[in-house]
Amino acid sequence: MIIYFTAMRHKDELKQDAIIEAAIKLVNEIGFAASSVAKISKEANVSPATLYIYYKNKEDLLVSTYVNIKKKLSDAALKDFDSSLPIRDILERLWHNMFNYISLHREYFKFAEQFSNSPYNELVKKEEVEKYFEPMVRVLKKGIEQKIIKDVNHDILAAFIFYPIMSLSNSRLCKGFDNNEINIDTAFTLAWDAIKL
Amino acid sequence: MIIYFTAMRHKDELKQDAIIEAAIKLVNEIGFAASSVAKISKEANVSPATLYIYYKNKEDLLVSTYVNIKKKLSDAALKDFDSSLPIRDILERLWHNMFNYISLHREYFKFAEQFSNSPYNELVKKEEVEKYFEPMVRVLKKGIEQKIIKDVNHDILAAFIFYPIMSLSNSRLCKGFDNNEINIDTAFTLAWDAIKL
Amino acid sequence: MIIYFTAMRHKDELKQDAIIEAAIKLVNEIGFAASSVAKISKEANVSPATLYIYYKNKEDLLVSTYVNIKKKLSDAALKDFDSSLPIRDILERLWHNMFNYISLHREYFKFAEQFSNSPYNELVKKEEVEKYFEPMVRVLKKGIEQKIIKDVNHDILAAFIFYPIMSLSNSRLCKGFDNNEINIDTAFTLAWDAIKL
Amino acid sequence: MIIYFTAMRHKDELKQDAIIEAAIKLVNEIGFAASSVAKISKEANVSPATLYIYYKNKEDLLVSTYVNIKKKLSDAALKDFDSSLPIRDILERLWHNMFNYISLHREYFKFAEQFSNSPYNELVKKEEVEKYFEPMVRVLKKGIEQKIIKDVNHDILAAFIFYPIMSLSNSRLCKGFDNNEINIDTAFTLAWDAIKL
DNA sequence: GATGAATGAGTGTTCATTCAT
DNA sequence: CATGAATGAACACTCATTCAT
Repeated sequence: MIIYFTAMRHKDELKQDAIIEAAIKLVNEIGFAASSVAKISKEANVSPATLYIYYKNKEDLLVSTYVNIKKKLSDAALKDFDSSLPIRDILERLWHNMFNYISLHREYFKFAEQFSNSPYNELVKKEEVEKYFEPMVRVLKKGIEQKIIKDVNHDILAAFIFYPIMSLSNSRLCKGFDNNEINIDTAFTLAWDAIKL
Repeated sequence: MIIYFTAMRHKDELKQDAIIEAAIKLVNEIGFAASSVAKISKEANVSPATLYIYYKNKEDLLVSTYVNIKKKLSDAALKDFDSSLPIRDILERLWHNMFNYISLHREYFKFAEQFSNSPYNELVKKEEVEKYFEPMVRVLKKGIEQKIIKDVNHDILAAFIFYPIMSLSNSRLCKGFDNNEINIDTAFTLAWDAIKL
Repeated sequence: MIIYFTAMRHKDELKQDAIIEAAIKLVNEIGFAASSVAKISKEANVSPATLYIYYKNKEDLLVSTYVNIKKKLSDAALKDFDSSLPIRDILERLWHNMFNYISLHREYFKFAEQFSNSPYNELVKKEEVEKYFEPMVRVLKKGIEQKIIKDVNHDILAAFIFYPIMSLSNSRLCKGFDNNEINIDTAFTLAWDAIKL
Repeated sequence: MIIYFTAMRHKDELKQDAIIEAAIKLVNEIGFAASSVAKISKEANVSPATLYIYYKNKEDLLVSTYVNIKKKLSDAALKDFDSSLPIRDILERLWHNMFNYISLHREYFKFAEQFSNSPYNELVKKEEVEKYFEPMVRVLKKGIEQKIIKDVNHDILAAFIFYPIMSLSNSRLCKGFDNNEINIDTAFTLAWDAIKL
């Protein structure tokens, strides 16, 4: 039987968090290639060796960080999820939640973008991430059944209802897009027009 | 036409091409971070030193390759560009051209995705790339003036008329999307519904 | 005394010494230009990476080594320094001490000669080296005040009382000079005749 | 039979000179180690390959340059050499000639200092250089025979009559020494006092 | 658990030299 | 004679990881 003293557990998690935050910060600032274990551990104020207590290796750290971010994003998106609302309202709420979360955590999102466009992405167990977004998929399916949403391939729907969020949130791509409520509303209108029957 | 007045060996375009292709191939297979100069030059069957005859450094090689790809993509998109056609037809043709080009040159596109999500992207002179896509921007503007297209921020329009192409072409993201004519047509319908008034 | 509060491996002074000795040996044998980090670390039986634990970079290693040698030389020269002796005796003792030290540590001296004639020399903080030789400067000044030594520019005096030691000790230059007591005495007579009033 | 048209010969020598001057300049500015063939040839405005027409290899270039400089220095020193003058006057004239030449050609001298303190120096055929300084040696010998100069080892005499010139001319060592006629005269007095009987 | 020392293998880049023209 | 292209080997330096403490 293992007994954790609160203080110890606390300390551990602080360190683990520090490492993750350091990784995200560095990847965003200097990129994947340049973010070495030495630099990450220095940024987190721990020894390189310490990093290997919490993660099997560098790959493990990066993949964990990514999954972590994805989970947080889905949590935020599904906050106040209410399947009894009209489909459009559900999606609008999701849309706003995601925008809010992303704009509050740009650095998480930038990391995820880099990660998901690198071969590291192949190392993520797909189901583990997809399960977080399961409820959204179900909404779309219901919409199709109710003849409210176009009956087209799921990826196509996603490309118009979720992916534009990424695109618009990406400051690299959209320097001219001001991330305010009105613009976000406007954008949702387009998204809805795209998928609605 | 190049005229050499003095005797010397000429730069070998085959070699330069081999280096670019090697870079693209490797970045796609093992990722940006792992694509070292040594590996790229080995893949291209040249000495690492040779690479530095054609490019100032690694960064220069990668940026050049990216700009090159972007140019080719815009050339392909604007093939048969005819501003006298109806707006919808112009965009539909652009849409198909881009899909065709991307599906024929997945490697180019995958490279570009990785590149544009890495810090290397900041090194690209934005105007140099944007000028290629100038004609498309003008079409959208005309559509707005003619009250055919919604009068919203340009970035929002782009997020629904261009960015979904990227998303749908990205096999990492859309494993379930079959890149055939029918699907592409369907997707365009959604895009058009999104932006049309 | 160093107290370590946390568990860790200590820096190994033996290793640091081995690196310095290897650098000196190699610079003497194959010259500054050819003494690469790889060769130095191999000679010292450590990994090239280890060298960078002890020194910021190659330059740091070489400069540190040089300053180190200069310090040792001045320590040796000033051994038994007694300002109450007659000026001539003080200088004679300095002269002998330096000759003795140099002839016992030819490698150090040869390294210093190469170093001080290379652009690396500009990287040495001048005061750091000059402070070691401060007492000798004071002796010359006192000699001038007492009308025992010619009242001429300090550099000129140094060129006759210190620099000939370098010249005579340099086996490259003086293959015919046997470094024995009689010769050293003789040489000092000339030095003294040069500077005395 | 080979016929050289004047123009051709001229051109050759210009190039050869340009290479030597470039080598000297670069060695002085960035040091022996950093002076690569590529940089030297670029500085001389020729192709790296051209350098190998005039010199067997890099070593050959550097050694030739050094011997060249030494020859020029001895030519300058022995200008107006008149063995019928009193010994002191001969040496004084030599002394002034050398100082003048060195102060007019600091860069040659700096190169020579670096070179002679590097292992490259071993590659110089000693006789080739020493023969240039033969007349000076003969003067010293005559002085000893005539009981004007101390009868001590030749290297010791050289260390006081020639080497101080190097020391005083070396701006790295003697920042406080102003290279004017009065100072040079003063310095010669010390040199003469050192060696005279 | 946590550390800084230690490292072989690798990084991007430049080297001295040769080659075809 | 003169060139710029071409290169394997070397350069200074950093990497991800392991080790003893």
